[in-house]
Amino acid sequence: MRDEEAGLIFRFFNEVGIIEQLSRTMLEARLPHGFLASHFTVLNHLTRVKDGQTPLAMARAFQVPKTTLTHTLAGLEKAELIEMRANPADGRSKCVWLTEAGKAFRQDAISGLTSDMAGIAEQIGVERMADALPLLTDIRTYLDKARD
Amino acid sequence: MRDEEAGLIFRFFNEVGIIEQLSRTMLEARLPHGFLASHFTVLNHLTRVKDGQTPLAMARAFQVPKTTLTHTLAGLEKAELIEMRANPADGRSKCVWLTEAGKAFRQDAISGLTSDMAGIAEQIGVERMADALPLLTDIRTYLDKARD
DNA sequence: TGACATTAGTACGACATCGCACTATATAGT
DNA sequence: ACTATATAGTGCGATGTCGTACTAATGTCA
Repeated sequence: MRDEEAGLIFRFFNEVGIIEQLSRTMLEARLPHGFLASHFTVLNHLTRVKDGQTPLAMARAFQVPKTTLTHTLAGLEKAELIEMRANPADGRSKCVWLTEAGKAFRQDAISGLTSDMAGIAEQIGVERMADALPLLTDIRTYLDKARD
Repeated sequence: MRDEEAGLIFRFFNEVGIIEQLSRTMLEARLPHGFLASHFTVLNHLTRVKDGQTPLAMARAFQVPKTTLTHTLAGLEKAELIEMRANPADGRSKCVWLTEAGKAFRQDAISGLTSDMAGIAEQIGVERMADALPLLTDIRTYLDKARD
């Protein structure tokens, strides 16, 4: 493969890394003190996808080690934004449920982000991002499969 | 702004976050034990852009706190992949220079990554990534300016 | 020039991430 | 049913990240 192509792929992932950092900082600025993007991500996932998932299923969805998720969930449970219940279908496992406070927490965070989102929509254009989304999904899917 | 648009922007940054995680893991699998993506990123930047930059300039380029970079540079210096010298133009500051070992380290890492890159190029297509790169750069630039 | 504000880098502490090892439960093979 | 293997979750330790506070050097403005 040509150096030019390799360099382009490098720059692509480089930009992705910086955007991840900046967008995470932007999100965390809208969260109450002591909460991180990882907490929001869990609440958002439980809302968007479904309640009652197991920690391991979520760890796979986020591509993080399960020990990392244990820690994140402990923080959310302590703040009473989620509840951990036994999994009736598997004694080893647990299910994670949102509390009312957890739902409200997520909604508040999203409300606080609307001005940020509006700025992005105006300056970048939602359509351009929508056009690029399938590419990102393809790359994510490929990288996920490639890691054996 | 419509919920649909906000949701799309959310999904965009969500994919970016997961890709960052997966690509970092892929890179770190190709580095000698004990070295992280942050180390490679510094060596790569010094090679691609220029030697002799100050730590602060690099922290800004990567959008990380300067304390984080201090730690990363300490690791690289201990491994003798970089040299820190006084900045003749500013007594408070230092300049970071690659050593021969540092240049070789980077080249080895890149060599190890070629098969990964080839897989991406084949499965995703370099052209699609090239087409999306300007969008990523625009988003990165906007987020950088928006954080005041 | 002198007083004050600003900036580069670092020491330190708090905490998030993550690998390893362990327990409890479930599954497979006989 | 019994044994061996695999899986879900967690405790613990190591280390990376980053905020705060500090020192040294520079810039500013009267």
